[in-house]
Amino acid sequence: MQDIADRLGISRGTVSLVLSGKAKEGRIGDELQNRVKELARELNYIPNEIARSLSTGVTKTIGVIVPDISNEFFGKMIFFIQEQAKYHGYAVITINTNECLKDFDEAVTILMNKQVDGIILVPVEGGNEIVKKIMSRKIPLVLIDRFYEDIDTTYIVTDNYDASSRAIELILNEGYKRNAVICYDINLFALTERKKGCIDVLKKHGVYDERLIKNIHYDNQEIEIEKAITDLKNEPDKVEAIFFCTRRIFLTGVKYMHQQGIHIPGDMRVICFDEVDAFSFANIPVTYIKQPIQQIGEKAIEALFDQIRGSDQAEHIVLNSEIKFSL
Amino acid sequence: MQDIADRLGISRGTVSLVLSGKAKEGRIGDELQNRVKELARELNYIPNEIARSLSTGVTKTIGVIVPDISNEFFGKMIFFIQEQAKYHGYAVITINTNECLKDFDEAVTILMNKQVDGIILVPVEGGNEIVKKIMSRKIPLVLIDRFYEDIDTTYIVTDNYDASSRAIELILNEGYKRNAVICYDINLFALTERKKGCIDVLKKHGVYDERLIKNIHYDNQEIEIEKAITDLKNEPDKVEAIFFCTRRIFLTGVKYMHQQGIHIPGDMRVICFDEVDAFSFANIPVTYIKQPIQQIGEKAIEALFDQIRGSDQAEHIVLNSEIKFSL
DNA sequence: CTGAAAGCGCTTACAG
DNA sequence: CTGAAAGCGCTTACAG
Repeated sequence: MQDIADRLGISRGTVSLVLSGKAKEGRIGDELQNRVKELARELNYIPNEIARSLSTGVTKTIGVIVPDISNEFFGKMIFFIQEQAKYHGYAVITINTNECLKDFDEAVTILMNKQVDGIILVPVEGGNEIVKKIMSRKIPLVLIDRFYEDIDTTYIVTDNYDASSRAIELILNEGYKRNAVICYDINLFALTERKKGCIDVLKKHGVYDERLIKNIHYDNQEIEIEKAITDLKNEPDKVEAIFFCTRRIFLTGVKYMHQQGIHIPGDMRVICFDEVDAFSFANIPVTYIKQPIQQIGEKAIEALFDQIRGSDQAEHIVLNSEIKFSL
Repeated sequence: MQDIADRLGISRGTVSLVLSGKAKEGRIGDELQNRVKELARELNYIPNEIARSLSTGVTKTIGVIVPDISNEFFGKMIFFIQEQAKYHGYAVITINTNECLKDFDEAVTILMNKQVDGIILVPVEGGNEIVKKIMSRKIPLVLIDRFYEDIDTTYIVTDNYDASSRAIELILNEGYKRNAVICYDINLFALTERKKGCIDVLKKHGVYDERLIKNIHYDNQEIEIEKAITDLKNEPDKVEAIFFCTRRIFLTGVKYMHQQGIHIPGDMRVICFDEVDAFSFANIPVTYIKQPIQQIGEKAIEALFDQIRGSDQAEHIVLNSEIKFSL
């Protein structure tokens, strides 16, 4: 920039005005503007956004924290978030938590140190204080997929309870009475709601059996899911259907069922919370719940920009999911 | 920082030394160090990395450019890249190109403006000049998945030609002679190598028929893939197997085959380049090529850090894939 | 062992 | 219409 100014015999300030598109405010002549732009191009001038950020206090960068970006569900969500962010001139830094509190804490610290203009995050169990820390800094914040009941943040979630209830209801109507639920043992809104939605409907129909509700530790999931399925298979009173609370549990579970020769749907009907890309090529019948992933991403960005623009209203958005059938 | 210095009656420089862990070099007393750290904690001091970056010229951020982060293959790769980067204290900004040159160019500009310390990217067709621009700035750079033959960059790829050859060879040995290939019409190393690997083996065995090689335009892929399959189905001389050059083509194709009642493997054997998470729950037999995704990600980071540390040797790394069977 | 000062590359009132 | 100057929050020789 100094270089350009020197060569043109003008001041750095003037160059800055032209290059940042504020030429009008500075009332700088068209001819001069062109000479500056021309020279900038010739010199392959690359503006240093770090310097600009330091000066303006704006980084044009947002942070996104998810459990695991390689998970199809979050991968797609981040794709939509990134495309929207790009459209608005923002870059996105993503960090994975692996559902681990320490990673979550570090992710938040990194993003705050980097002075991001806002954060979209999937909270981790027990991260309440960390989220409060962000809020105390007045950093624009949107929670997605889950939220903490004791903190009033903006959040975008789906109708977990209701969608699960409807799916189970459907299965019951098909005649499947003894239905099991396999879910993580994590105390987070989205998951507890799904479980609750199932249980309440089963109770309402008088077919609830608490032994058929299996809780899985995230860290040891493969083994525990397999054990759960073995247990269910060996139930004296035959289990007819399994509701898998997440796509990952579903994939692990069905893989194991194949290995064990448990036929779907002959031996067991299956329900999956979330869509799997590959339903399309598997020829097994699956009833599944399709969350509006694109909408979640876009609403999240929208709500975040509302805050970046100055709004301090906490918005609570609940989107509806669809129940679908794979065949 | 000024605040801390004032309260303790010392200079900003001293605080900086303590907080950035350079206390020893500055030979600052233990007791003073503790007081500084203590106060920083009390005040919830958050270092401004933007300021630090401007001063040091290092952002501790790397950029990653991929076609589409919601694609399982790139999603997993980025996961491993991010975990490694995190471990080394780096954050990562990811941007999608959607295989579009304009997006690719913009992505590179954004990353350069943000002064990232290095870039890992999946090149887009025709982006040669853009990559040269990065190199002329001496920004550490690693290409993954593909590379340009006319530019000497560091790259990490897999043995596309060889893996495809081996897979087709396997199928031929199983007795399937009339084999088709469906591939994108994109002139990029990874894809052309896959196609070439298939064709050369088919020729070697004297069963090559150019009408069975179908080229798909990326932008109109769904329709063209369906048309290709219809064409293959209607071949007078029965086609026995289809080699899908990417997982996305595979998913679209097999979905359509189901719709059309084409039975796998009764009517048609299928081969897929890349693994799909959900092979595990689909009970159709698929021969597939598994690229070492984690290794690609980790090698990429490693090669990038080599350059960040000053190396200017272009490394060319080719990793081996495995041929696997889904059942 | 510690402080004062310059500098990183921009932006933005302010004065003319 | 344009320039000189201060400032963003750090780091880092340098002097003492």
